[in-house]
Amino acid sequence: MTEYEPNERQQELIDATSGIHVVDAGAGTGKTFTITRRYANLLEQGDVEPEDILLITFTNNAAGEMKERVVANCDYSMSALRDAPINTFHGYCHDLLIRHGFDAPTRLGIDDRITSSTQLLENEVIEEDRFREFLDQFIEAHPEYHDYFRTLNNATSLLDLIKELAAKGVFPTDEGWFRDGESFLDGDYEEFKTLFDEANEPNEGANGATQSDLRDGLSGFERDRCYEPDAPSENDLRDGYPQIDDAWASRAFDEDRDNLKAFVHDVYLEYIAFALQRNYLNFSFLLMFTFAMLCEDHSLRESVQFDHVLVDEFQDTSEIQFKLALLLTGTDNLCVVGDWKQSIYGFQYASVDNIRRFEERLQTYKRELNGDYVRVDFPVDDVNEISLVENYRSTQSILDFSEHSLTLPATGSEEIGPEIQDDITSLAAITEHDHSNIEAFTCDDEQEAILTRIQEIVGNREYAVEDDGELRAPTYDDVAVLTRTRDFGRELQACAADYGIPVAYEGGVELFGTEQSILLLAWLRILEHEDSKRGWAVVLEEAGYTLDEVKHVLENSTYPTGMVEFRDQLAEAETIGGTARRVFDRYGFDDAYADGLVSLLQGTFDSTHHNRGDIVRFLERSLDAGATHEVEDNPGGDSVTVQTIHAAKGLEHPIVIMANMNQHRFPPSGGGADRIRYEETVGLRQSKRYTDAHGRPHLYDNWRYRILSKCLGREYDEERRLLYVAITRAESHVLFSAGESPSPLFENLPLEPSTVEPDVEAAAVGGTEQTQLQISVPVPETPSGQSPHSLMDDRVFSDVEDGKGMEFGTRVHEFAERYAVGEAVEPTSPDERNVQTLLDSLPGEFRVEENVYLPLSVDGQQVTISGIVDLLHVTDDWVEIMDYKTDRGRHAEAEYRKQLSVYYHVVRQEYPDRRVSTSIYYTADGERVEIDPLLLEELGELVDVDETHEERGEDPLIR
DNA sequence: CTATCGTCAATTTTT
DNA sequence: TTGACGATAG
Repeated sequence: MTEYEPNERQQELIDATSGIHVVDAGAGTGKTFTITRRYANLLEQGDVEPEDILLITFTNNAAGEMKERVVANCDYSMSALRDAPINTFHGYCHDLLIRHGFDAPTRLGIDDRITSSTQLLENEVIEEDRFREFLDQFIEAHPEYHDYFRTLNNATSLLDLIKELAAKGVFPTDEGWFRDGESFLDGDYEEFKTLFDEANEPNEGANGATQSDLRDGLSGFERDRCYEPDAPSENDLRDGYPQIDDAWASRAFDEDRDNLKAFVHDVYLEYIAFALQRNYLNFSFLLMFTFAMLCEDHSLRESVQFDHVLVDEFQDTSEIQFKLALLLTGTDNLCVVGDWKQSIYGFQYASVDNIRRFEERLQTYKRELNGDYVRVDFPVDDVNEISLVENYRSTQSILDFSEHSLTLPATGSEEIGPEIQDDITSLAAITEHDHSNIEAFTCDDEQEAILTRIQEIVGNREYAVEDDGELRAPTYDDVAVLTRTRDFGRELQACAADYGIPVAYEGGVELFGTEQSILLLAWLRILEHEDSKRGWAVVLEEAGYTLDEVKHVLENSTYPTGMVEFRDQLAEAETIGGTARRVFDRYGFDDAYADGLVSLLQGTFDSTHHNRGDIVRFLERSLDAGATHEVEDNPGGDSVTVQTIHAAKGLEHPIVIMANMNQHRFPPSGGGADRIRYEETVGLRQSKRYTDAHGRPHLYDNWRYRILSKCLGREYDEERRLLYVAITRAESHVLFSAGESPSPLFENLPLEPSTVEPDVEAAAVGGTEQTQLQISVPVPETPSGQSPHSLMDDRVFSDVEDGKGMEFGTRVHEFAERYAVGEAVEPTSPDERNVQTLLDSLPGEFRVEENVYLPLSVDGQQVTISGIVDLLHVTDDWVEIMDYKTDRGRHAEAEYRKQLSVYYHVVRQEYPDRRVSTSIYYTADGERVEIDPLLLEELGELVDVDETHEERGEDPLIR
């Protein structure tokens, strides 16, 4: 947002220097601009200093940006604001605990202290490891809880439960639960009854009432299930029609959960103690301890309270954060800013009602907090609402259209109540243009369809974008493809790379699944000895050993000398960073993934206790958990952005393609299978119970839970908001795309989808296919006589190959082969057109994809080198060997020369009376380069068959 | 309209 | 392990 004069509503907020304000700041309404202006204005009030204003942001980045923009707007310098409380909740709580909170654990009755050396454990995977460790000893110590452990399917579901409870403000103490925490665990029957009645409401059929959703949902109540003996039969339960009997509401809700609560309590409390003992805190405990401290220490609370509190992105705050904000607010100068329509972090315990029902919650929380002592010492009944409605980003058509997304049914049967519509504050576009195309398209091959559409859009004035008020034709840079799930974006990126379409994936990458990480893990395992065979298997396979050979090497522990030498070198590296670097250097990895891994590992494992076993476990678990990590991998230049909707939040793009709106994908299917879970209205529940009812111990299904869960149903509101966020990223045009089976969200869009014929033009970017040249040496001791190995030095390809070009290269080769044998194929890329031109210009006959074998005698060993010739062009007196290369550069020519020399000698034997020549045909620019072949003896010298290889079955190499 | 079965695929990510 | 959906038979 450029620093223009504020509009009327913005000015109102800037001038509102006192009182309670809830700001509905819709997408693109200049929220940050207004907040920073307001902050600057507060400072101009004379008696207000930066330390009097708490400004809370969602991310650290946002905090930094706020500071910069405040500096630009007021007389304070960056250094003067360095210590100003402009921070995230976590950041601020961390500071507070360090300053005042060493004895905070005693507030929960825990006899331990936070110290200045207590670490914040940021990495989830490592925390899960610690939690497992904790749980193992907890199980040992608590045989009375064994039945609960038998119901768990994984340990981390308990950790998640703890974090969820912490986010809702439910903490354990040595004597029970902190303040009124226990009431949360019990749930709220009245609230539940409302949901029950709603689900049990009869539906309207053509002639009269039909059964309620609840009755319908409970059909098959007993199918594939085993309940305890007190469960009703399906006939009992569904006796009534069209509704089930009201009495089932309380019968299902009332359950003796004292033991369950005790179990969760003890795990929770002892885990907190365990963490303190191990000198760490997680993010949840940071807020928990701060809250407990501020609640109980009245003088401290009063001493740290602020005159002004300003919370940004309020739709992403959790309940504990709302309460923290109240405890930190000393006067009634509280301002929260956000947009409920963009609340998409529910899975991180954000509570959209914090902003949607702000006033209601404010009063409830004040009552709760003031139950035994006046903690919130200001009136909360005068709340001023300000709506920012002028949108500086999108056209009016897009803004109007975006509202549909919030009321689209997300399943075939879902119905949406009208109350959503009433909560929407419509936005007004500022731009004078309204040239938007809003389209939907489908195609069975969605990836290709999207790429086709992108090519149609780029350079097309029909899709003009606004630039400084003027319209111009779009470039790749203007297009963003947004997806609900990460995997689709990654696939699209790979697909685009095949066609050479410039695409930049932005956001978290599964760093631990990369080849880099897997090889590093393998070498670390080799160093660790414990799992060294698994490591060797990976390393050997990577080097081109066949499965049989790998088996042979592992059985006899006859590892190749070169590799053993490397292992010994590697063992000398002192830090994990150094180890990783050496591994990556060996394989020629010099990319963003390698860098990302090095910095992540260095940051996670300090060099002081560099324990390789820990690191191996960390890599294994991270791979397992599919952990992601942000990697700087922007190719730069003009390229399409691909990212998840979450990653796109807060950003804007001239053209947005909302992709992958398919069944099970958006909204995604499936949900938590956690056996012990917490739900707002019904409290703490377990879906299965381990008991010995029916005379035999078994994991029985909990019939009450089954009824309750049918009443809770699944919420799709957040999915709709995600779609809303995606649409409102767009400045000029929005397109929606789906594949074979579009989701209801797509089908219900008020648009007529078109069908796209995929027709992607390949851009002229080539890669290198792996050479086909192989060499085999009869090795007496290996079970299989044949052992194919790569002959050439792969490292020369590493900088051009990097996984992208291979498929493209294969495609060009395939085209060439089929065209040469006279099939009716059309070229689909400039490279293929060049091949066509070449073949058309050659007068002779073609032989394609010929296998050749060249027996050589080296050091008394019989060696056979084999390979595949792309093209033999045969005339009466001349045979030309042609090899297609899709590289753009020429740097690998020396390696190719070896390959072509092998072909040369084979072909010469076959055509002794004709002239034989060899050349490389570079398909990218159509250049034919003749190659002078090596002599047979020279080739022989390159093949290295010494005794070690013979014994150990290692690659013979051409050096 | 209702009952029942088989099939399909299963997130998002900051602190 | 779950829920949504389609097919199919009453």
